[in-house]
Amino acid sequence: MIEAQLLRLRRRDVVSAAEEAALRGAVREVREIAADACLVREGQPLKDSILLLDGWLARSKGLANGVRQITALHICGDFADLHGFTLGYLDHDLVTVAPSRIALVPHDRLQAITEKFPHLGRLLWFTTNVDAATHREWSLSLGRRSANGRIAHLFCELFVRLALVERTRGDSFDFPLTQDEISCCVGLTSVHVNRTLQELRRQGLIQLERRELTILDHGRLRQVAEFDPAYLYLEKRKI
Amino acid sequence: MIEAQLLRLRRRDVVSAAEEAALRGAVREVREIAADACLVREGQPLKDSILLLDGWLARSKGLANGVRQITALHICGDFADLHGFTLGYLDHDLVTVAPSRIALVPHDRLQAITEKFPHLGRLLWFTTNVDAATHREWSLSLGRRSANGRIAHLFCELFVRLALVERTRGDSFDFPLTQDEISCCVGLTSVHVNRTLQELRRQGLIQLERRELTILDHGRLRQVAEFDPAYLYLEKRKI
DNA sequence: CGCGGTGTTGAGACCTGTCAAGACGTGTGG
DNA sequence: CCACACGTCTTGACAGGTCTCAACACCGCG
Repeated sequence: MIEAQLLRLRRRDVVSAAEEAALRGAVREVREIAADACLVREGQPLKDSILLLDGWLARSKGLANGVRQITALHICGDFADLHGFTLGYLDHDLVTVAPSRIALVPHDRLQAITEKFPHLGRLLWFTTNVDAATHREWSLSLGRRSANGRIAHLFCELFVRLALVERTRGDSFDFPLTQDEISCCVGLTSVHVNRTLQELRRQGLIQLERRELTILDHGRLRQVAEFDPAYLYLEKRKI
Repeated sequence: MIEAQLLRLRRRDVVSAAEEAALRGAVREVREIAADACLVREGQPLKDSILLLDGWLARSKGLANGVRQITALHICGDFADLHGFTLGYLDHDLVTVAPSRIALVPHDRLQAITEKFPHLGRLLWFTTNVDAATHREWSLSLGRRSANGRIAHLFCELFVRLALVERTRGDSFDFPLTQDEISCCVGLTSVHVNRTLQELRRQGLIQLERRELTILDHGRLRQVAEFDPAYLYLEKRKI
């Protein structure tokens, strides 16, 4: 059930049988959620964190004029609002961008993990730090990359992350986001995203139709994006 | 010595005498560093984390064409690269933007804290999560706020954070960044930052000269910025 | 006193946004 | 099965914010 999460953790460090049991035992409940639902609203007091078993979630922040910015995307295996454990409430909405299956993990069980399984606690801390590193890479995109680069970079990142949890098929993967949602990730308008996608297609870098994305030329796409997966911290380590 | 860090933690939660002693005992060495030095280079393996006792640091990422993006600013009391503890290396450079005094905290002593003082460990985890929340707010700026809004928001944030560690004088504080460095924070060019600053001055919102920033009208500056300090998690809590 | 970094200003180019309309496609109800 | 409606994608014309390039002013410091 939480196999993808374990897969992700075990790519980075050893997870003992006892730690695995603690993590499995921490799940309180599993739920299915439709697309375009709001799981957690900004500021709402929290007692659980959400582990994404399948589907896509987004962290979304808005401005008064209604314009939104997606600050992170979550895929299967991600602990979508683990930071809510120490923060107590979120500074963003947590919404589904595709039908999803989630597991609820009570904060008191997370606290128990930090007390009884400090190594597992550090590993969870590590994952929130990777989230932050990803935020920084997105900041670099938003602040300095061209429209082409931003979208190319998003696609490169998602390919690597999905491959990590075995959700790619060759050079393709399911990609549920509308062009409007992409625009909220990369800080552009949907009209400009549309034109940029056409440009990437024209250059033979990607194919995107019927919610399936295919990367036709990884090398050149990474070049356009200046993509370097170091910020995803994929190596084995001892935390 | 680490008084500012303790001040910051105690505004959020109780820190026991034993925890305070553990934190003080974790410092290995104190150093003075000049401005515009590189403390940690991207990718460099780390054995210590840096606690900023005084001065200003920046997390800086670059693209191939030399353009840079500052993804975070650190002031006195900040644990500038605490995330390096679980990550092992940084995805960005850590540089001084003003003369600074830093304390080095070995990672093995941080690990010991997570084992012997789990509550203090969670509190440190909390601070990295606030860093991440700040990244998200910057993403919102970079992606969706106007030039005026971005710079106004930066000033509002810094005022609140500096006030927390008692580094403001009335409505003023020392602000060492050049316009070029501001431009690297807000994802604009220094020319445009110059024009935007003039606009903010013309509107009577701020004064900025001789490296001192004065906020002349907090209400209107916050309005321009759409600033809401909730993302800084300033309330008392029990972690 | 001169130098280098920083701040300021102007003109023009360019990227991205805005507004608006129409095409496409898929699901629903008649 | 068809008609319709709604969301999404696409396209065009134009506006506007930001960038680029360049020159000059200012100022602290050696």
